[in-house]
Amino acid sequence: MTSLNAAGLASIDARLPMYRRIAQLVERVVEFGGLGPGDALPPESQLAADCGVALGTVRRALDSLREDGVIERHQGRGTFVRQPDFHASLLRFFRFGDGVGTLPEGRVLMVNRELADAATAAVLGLGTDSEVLALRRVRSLRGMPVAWERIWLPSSAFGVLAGVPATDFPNLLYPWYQTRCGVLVSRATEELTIGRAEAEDTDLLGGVAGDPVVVIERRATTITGQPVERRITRGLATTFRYRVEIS
Amino acid sequence: MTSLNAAGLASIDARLPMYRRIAQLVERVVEFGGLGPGDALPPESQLAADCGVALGTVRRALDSLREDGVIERHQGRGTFVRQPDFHASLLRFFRFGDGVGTLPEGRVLMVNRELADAATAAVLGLGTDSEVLALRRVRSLRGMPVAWERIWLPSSAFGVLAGVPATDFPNLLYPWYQTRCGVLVSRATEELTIGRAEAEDTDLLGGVAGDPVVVIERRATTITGQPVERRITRGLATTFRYRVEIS
DNA sequence: CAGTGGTCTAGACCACGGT
DNA sequence: CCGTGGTCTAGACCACTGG
Repeated sequence: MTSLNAAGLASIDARLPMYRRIAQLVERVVEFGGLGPGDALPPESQLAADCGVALGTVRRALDSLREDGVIERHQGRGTFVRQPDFHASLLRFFRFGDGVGTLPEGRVLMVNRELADAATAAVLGLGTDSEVLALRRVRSLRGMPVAWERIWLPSSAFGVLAGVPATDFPNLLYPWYQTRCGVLVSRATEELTIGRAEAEDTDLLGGVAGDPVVVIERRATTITGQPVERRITRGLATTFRYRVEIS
Repeated sequence: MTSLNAAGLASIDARLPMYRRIAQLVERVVEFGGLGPGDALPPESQLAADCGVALGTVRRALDSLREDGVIERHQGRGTFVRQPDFHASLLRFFRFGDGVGTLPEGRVLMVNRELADAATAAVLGLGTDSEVLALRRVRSLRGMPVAWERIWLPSSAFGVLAGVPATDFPNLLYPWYQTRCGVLVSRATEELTIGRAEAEDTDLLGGVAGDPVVVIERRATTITGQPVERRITRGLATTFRYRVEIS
């Protein structure tokens, strides 16, 4: 059991600077369920006392966690574990009419047990012949389908979901993963490429075969990088506009 | 003349926290030429003394500047103004063979004086009937053209370049803008959409009409947000793969 | 070796939120 | 009003770089 005090700190690589160790300790407590999204952390002063360090050191640790999107801080109220909202997700850049920046709603069509193909097994860190849960899902903005996706989850952690009818899957999956399976998705990488529409795309999204299609592959992990989900989303390219600030 | 001491600080909004004021002071000194890319800042201790603040306050200002990509810090060596490398630019995600992550080389084909169209005038913050410099450029990876672009610059600052033959334009334009015209490009926003190849695209890049095309519009500014350049890049979608980390 | 940035301490006072 | 996080100070010692 990891706790937010000097005892918990002892289990972390002592070569790291103290502020890194404290940040990592908080991450572990979140990963292993000691604290969940929305929960308040102890006040800085108490953290400093419990860990036996100065206030400034705790503040530095918390500042770095805020930059990483792990916590939120509110002057006068406290520090809270953040509900990851994946605000940077490429999926926010599908648009329909003026619906820019809003996440398309999801509706699950199908859920199956399967043997993982090689690519999925590699992404999820599974051995060959491992079983996975495979979902198929349509995402819509104001009722118009803009994308569809395939999702793979390791059966080991998500087997419980195999018996759930597709219509009972909620719009937001990640909070549900946490309450149903105790798995907190905190980070992900997404990769965007461009392809052309095939029969499955036009069936679900409209358009004609050969139209440009945006393909987004997401690999989601826990806060410490443990793979949790593989997802491939395909949407019509005309509904996509992505913006980035650089320096 | 802005200088890195208490006198320079006096000209900045006193309602800001001191560490913000110091960061802004450094930005001004960079923008107005007091320091350029590669130049060393004074040591933290001297900055603290000159500005009449504690070392920790200076460190906090410099840390925030480093996060914004304005400076680099090297333990034991010093703090230096960073040469912006636009490592997050979408242009890095064109690939040919295994050339992932490398910036395509650029060769200018044409340079012209023109009247700014409405969109360009708006982006550059110019009045109607303003003159701009218009460039056309091909970008290649290992000799293979992967994209081409149109570039617009306000004649007011860049008029000098009108007389330069296209073949004399260097591969990297931004350092050249600085030495030739005294304009330092520090930030930009880029917007990605997807279109289909027209005659101009296939002439320069190959492929056939109707192929998916990546369209990137860049708006580049100085460190303080003054618009400097508008650029539209078009490349074949098959050579494009973009990756992002989210949380 | 001298000088730089990196880490850490132990305080102080201020701004804000909720009771 | 009290408790929270936000800003700032004035030191200390360490780790790294370069001559």
